[in-house]
Amino acid sequence: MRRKAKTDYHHGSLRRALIQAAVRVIGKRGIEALNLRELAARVGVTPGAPYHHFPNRSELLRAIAEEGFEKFGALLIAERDAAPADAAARLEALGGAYVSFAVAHPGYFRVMFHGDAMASGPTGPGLSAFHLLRDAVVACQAAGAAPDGDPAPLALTAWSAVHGLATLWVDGALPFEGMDPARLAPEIGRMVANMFAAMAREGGVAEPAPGSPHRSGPGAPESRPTPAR
Amino acid sequence: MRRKAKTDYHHGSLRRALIQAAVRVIGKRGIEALNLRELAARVGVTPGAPYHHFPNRSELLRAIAEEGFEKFGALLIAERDAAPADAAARLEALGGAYVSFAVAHPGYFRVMFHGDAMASGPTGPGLSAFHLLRDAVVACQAAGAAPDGDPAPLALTAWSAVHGLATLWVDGALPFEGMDPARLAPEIGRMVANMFAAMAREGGVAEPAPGSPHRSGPGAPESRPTPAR
DNA sequence: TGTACATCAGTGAACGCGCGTTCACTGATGTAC
DNA sequence: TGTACATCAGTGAACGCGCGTTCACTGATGTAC
Repeated sequence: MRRKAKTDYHHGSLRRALIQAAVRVIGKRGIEALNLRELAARVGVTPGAPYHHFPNRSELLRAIAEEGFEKFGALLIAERDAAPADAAARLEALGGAYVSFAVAHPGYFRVMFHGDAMASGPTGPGLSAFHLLRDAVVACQAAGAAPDGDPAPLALTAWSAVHGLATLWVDGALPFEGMDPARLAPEIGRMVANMFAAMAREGGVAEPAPGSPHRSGPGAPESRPTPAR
Repeated sequence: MRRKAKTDYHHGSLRRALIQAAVRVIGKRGIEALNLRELAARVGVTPGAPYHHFPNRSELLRAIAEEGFEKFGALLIAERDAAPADAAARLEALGGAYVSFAVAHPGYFRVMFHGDAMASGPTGPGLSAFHLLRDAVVACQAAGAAPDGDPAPLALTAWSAVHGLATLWVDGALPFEGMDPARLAPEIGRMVANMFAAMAREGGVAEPAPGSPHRSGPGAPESRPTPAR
């Protein structure tokens, strides 16, 4: 359809180029550092040009989040399906893919889980990504590789573990005192799966004790978590 | 020393008032939304006034991070020491305190783990907070409540789980499809501790298989995680 | 206890710039005939 | 295959404002004598 696309910019796929450049910048310097003028310059175009493809900065970010979640879901599914067909291995594969994605695409990851996009829970492709995780947990339960009962706390634990690792890595918090993430990352998914399995084989302790003798929920928060508009 | 401190501002503890207001704003709307002029107005002071207490915006954030890590460490220690004197209960208490802190003080939490403050690993009070977690894991190992071997992957798993939960909550990602965090939060710490215990009683699987047949580390990242300067 | 003086912590106004966004324009691409 | 015209995707210049930061100033607080 388009031929060589000359310089590849200028007359070509500016929309794609903008998204790619934005993802790179955000991966390196964070969302706040994303700047449409600089972005345009980086791509070899004048400041007005991007507005032929995105009505404004927010919409660019929204597009990135959307694209990110699509890639994310695709990777999760691919890795899960490439894993041995047993429930624990699949859960482990999902966990590994989750972290791998964040590490390989910090730009997408940051945008995907940032305020606007994420407030009040995942939606669309983000939601179905979570469903993959939850379904894998349920499958583990069915296979006896995780404790029976409400899958929600288990799924949340798994999600938290991989999301936490991904976040710590992406925020640059990890490389210290032997916490080499490249070495440890693949272990997390496995460890979560193994822990579930160990609990299941033991008889499990997932079901919350209804009248917990410990702390009852956290105290009054300073505010509701309502990220920037 | 100071008497009634009149309006409490204007001539009183402006520094404190600024930090408190900043934490509230950041908790509600995120770091990017923090704005010195608005902050000054909110506290009833002209735009120049804050500069008598902080050389610039970054230093205000740095002060918040520092104060946050101090409160954080204090809470972790308090909760740990209030827990029953067995290793698993103490690890669980630390996990619960970690999440509770984030939920109760999202403003501090955001600043504490954001780019500048955190890049290239925790330092000072942030580092000692992590040490609390790691030591609790080691104590679990000694007590047979966690698998033997390198404590690093275990500590990272525990850290990831609580950090992930805290982050998801603070980012507003949680309240959906029965993922009620108020109900689930206290379970996470317990679950992590229980999982460690289950693995330990089983014989444990913490030691990474040296030649893992699975994915070897994540692929080449788009970039090193180097958050905004 | 009062006066002189230094200092501290504000005021209020202004500077300046980074950056999102707009706009009139123009050249290249695609379509009708 | 060529010409006329619409449209699409750029240019280049400017607008405007939010916001960090500076600065000369002033009134209140604390200290020396």
